[in-house]
Amino acid sequence: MRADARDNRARIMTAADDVFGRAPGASTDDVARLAGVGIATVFRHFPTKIELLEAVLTLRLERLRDRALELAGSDDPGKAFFEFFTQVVAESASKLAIAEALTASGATAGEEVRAVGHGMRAAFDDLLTAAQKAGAVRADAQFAEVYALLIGASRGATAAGLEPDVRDRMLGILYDGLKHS
Amino acid sequence: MRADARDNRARIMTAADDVFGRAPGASTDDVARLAGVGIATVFRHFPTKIELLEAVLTLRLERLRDRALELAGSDDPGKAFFEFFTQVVAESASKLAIAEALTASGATAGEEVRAVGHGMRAAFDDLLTAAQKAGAVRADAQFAEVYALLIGASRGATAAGLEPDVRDRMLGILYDGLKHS
DNA sequence: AATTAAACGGAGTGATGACTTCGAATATAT
DNA sequence: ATATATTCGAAGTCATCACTCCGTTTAATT
Repeated sequence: MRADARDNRARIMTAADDVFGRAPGASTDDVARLAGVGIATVFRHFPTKIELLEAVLTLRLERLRDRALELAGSDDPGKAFFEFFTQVVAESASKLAIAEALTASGATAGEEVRAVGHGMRAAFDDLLTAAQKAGAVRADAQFAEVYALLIGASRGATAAGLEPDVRDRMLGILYDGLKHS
Repeated sequence: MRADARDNRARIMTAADDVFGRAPGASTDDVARLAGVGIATVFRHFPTKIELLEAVLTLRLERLRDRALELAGSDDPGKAFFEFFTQVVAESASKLAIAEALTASGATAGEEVRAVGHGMRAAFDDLLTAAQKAGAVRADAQFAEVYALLIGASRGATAAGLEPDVRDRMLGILYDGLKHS
C-alpha cells in the first residue's frame, strides 16, 4: 500500500471518529472535508458508509477491550472493576453516538464489530467475577443486569448533560447498589 | 373544526405514536399510510414533521406527568416513588421512544414540549422529595442524578433485550443504591 | 529523469424524503 | 337538494446524501 494511501486512511478514520461522535447523522462529505480529502477517497477506502462506521466502532471497542484486559491483571479486583466502569461511562457520549449512527444507517452490526463487542463483554465479565470473588461487588449480581447498568449509566450520563459532578454522584448511588451485600 | 378532520387528526397521532415508537427514523409517508390518509392530510394538520413529533411527545409526557401527579397523593411516598420509577422504565422498555422522548424534552425541543417536560420533571421531583422525607430514599441524592438514573435505567432496560427478569434484577440493584443510607 | 501503476478529487447520478399544489370529494347550512 | 366552504389525496418539486466515473496528479521504481 502506498504511503499517501495509508496516511489518508488514517486521517479519514480519525475524522470519522470525530464527526460521527459529535453528530450521528453527519454525511460522508463532512468526514471527507474534515479529513482534507475528496469524497471519492473516502469511498475508495471504505466502500460503504456502514463499513466506515464499523471500522470506527471496532477501533473504539478494541480500545475498551484492551483496557479491560489490562485491568484484569490488577491485584485489586474491586478497584479495577469500578475503574473500568467509570471509564466506559466517561467515554460513552461519543461512542454511543457512533453506535447510534450505525443502527440508524444500516441496523444490524457486521461480523467483525460483533466479534470485538463480544470480546469486550467477555473481558468485562472477567472483571466482574473477579471483583465478586474479592467481595467488592455483591455476589448475587449476574452479568446481564450489570451490563445493562453499564449501558444505562452511559446513556444517563450523556442525557444529564455530561456535568462531571452529576455523573459522579449518579455513579456513587449506582456503586452503592452494586456493593450492597 | 369538521368531524372528519378531527377524526383524521386523531388517527394520525396514534399512527405517528406507533410508527415513531418502533422506528424513530420513519418517514412521514409511513405515518400517512398507517393512518390511512394521504400525505397532504398529515402536513395540513402538522405543518412540519417536527411539529408532529412534538405533538406525539407532548402526549406521552402529559400521560407520565399525570401519573406522577396521581401518585403524589399517595400515603406511602416511598412506594409511590418506586412505583413511578418502575412504570417509566417498564413502558420505555416496550416503547423505545419514551426514553428518547425524555432526552429530547431536555435538550432541543419546542416551547410546548419543554413546558410539559418541565411539568413532568417537577412532578417526579415532588415524588422524590416526599420519598426522601419519608426516609425511603437516601437524603443526599439530588434530583439531577436521580433523573439521570431514570433515563439511564430506561435505556439499559431496552438494551438488555426486554427480558423482564433482567430488568427487575437491574432495578433491584439500583433501588438498593437509592435506599442506601 | 522517465515511466507507470496506483491514488486522488470533483463533477455527476439515482434514490429518498420533506413539503406543496390543485382538482376531486365531502360535510354542513340553507 | 343545492351551494359552498372546507378537507382530502395523488402527483409533483426541491434539497440532500450515498455512491460512481473519469481525467489528473503523484509516489515509487528504473
